[in-house]
Amino acid sequence: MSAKEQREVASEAGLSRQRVAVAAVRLADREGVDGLSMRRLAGELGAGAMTLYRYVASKEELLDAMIDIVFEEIEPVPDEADWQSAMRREALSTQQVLARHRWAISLMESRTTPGPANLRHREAVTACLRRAGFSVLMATHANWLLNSYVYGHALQEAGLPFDTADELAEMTEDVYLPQLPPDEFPYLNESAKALVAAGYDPAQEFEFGLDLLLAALEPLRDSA
Amino acid sequence: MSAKEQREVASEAGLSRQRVAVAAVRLADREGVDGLSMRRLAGELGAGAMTLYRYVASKEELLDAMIDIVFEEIEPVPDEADWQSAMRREALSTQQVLARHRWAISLMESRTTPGPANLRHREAVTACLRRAGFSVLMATHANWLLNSYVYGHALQEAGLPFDTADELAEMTEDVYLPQLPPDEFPYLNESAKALVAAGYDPAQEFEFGLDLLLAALEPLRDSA
DNA sequence: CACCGTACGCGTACACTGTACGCGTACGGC
DNA sequence: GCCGTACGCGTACAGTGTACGCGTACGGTG
Repeated sequence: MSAKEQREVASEAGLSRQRVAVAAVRLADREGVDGLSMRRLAGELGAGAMTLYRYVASKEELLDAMIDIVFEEIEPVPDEADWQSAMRREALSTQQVLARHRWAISLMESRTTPGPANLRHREAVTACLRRAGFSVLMATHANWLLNSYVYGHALQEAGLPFDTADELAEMTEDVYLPQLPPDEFPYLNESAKALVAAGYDPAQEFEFGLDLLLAALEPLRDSA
Repeated sequence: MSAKEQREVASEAGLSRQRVAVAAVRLADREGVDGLSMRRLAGELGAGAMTLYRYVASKEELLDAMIDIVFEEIEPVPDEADWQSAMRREALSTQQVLARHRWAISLMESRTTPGPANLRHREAVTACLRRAGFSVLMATHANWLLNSYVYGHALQEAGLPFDTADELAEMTEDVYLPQLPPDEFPYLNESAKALVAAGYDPAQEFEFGLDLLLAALEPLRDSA
């Protein structure tokens, strides 16, 4: 069997860098990034811990590979005539992917070298903006701004200790409000009560800010 | 000596929760959050590792305290008539603080319980927005949006492997461009070259997006 | 057939982590 | 004199990432 055929067999049955990274993503989804250790991951794969190092140079590199898998899950930028619709879909898809892998956002900071999926994604976004008439500089601004918003939203959402509007209401009543003396925090009290009464759900936040951003960027097309 | 006097002595000479947390912040600034271990921190304070646990229930709690120290460094929201100026200064101050403590942004995700400084800060921002005429819901939207932007910007900035425009130019020429085949990444090539030629510095990004956001929020005052 | 290089899997070991437990000491109050 | 309480810390344990090196299987070459 040639080396190449062996690779193919490996890709059917044995381990591979990709398979290791995919299993790592699944494990992190299930147990959080703190629960991801080389020994546990190896256990899930039915292998010894050191076996993983045949496919991944270090845990850092594994984390890089995991992030790139996450980027692969983002929907390709649609080829729509309207740049706002295209970027809107792209941002929503990114947001959903980051919500699905809540550990990912906390890793983005430390991973400084973008993987191939990340690069392809950036290329597609830049292409969309440039074709819509944004200058190089404006496209960079827009890209940075939209990424900041999407990542920052994911960061805030990941920090919330609840998932639904009901849990929010419950936590607000039972945990937050008792911590907030009304004379020291009048406005937070007002907000908390009003939002609970209105059935506020932070899941709605994303589209509000996104649409505001897209509308604000529109007049900057065709300007320097 | 009464227990209270003892506290005072402790606050002059010995350890305290605050002193431990401050030292932890300094250590994290110097060595990054990965370099922060209880033993190292104790060493810096001339104490044994377990001594720290007299002042901090766990490392998690220490991290919470560190985050709150970071929030304390943010300038109080100025009491200006113009809400945009006030929020602008506040956001800039936050951005600077997060840039000074690059480890902080990666911790925000996992810390779900806001500390007192965080709460005071939120109260002040909410007060500013409400007094400017934003409804409760709009103030919440605006706060969420601005926080998303500030945190997301910090996250992106923390991920950059360079600090100055010169380093960016150098890295782009030596590292990025060689990785980007022009036929696969035409737009990224175009951008990279144009930005280097123009002396692009991502430090400018923050104010661009911030002003765009503030302007876009302005018309939402006095609306539901 | 024998031989060898190479790929793969992994057992062991080391330095390091957070922290549970418990002991020793100093001191204020009874 | 005695005790409770606060404080400092040494030891120990389970768990981490990973360097090192051994065993084994197998394709290619003599």
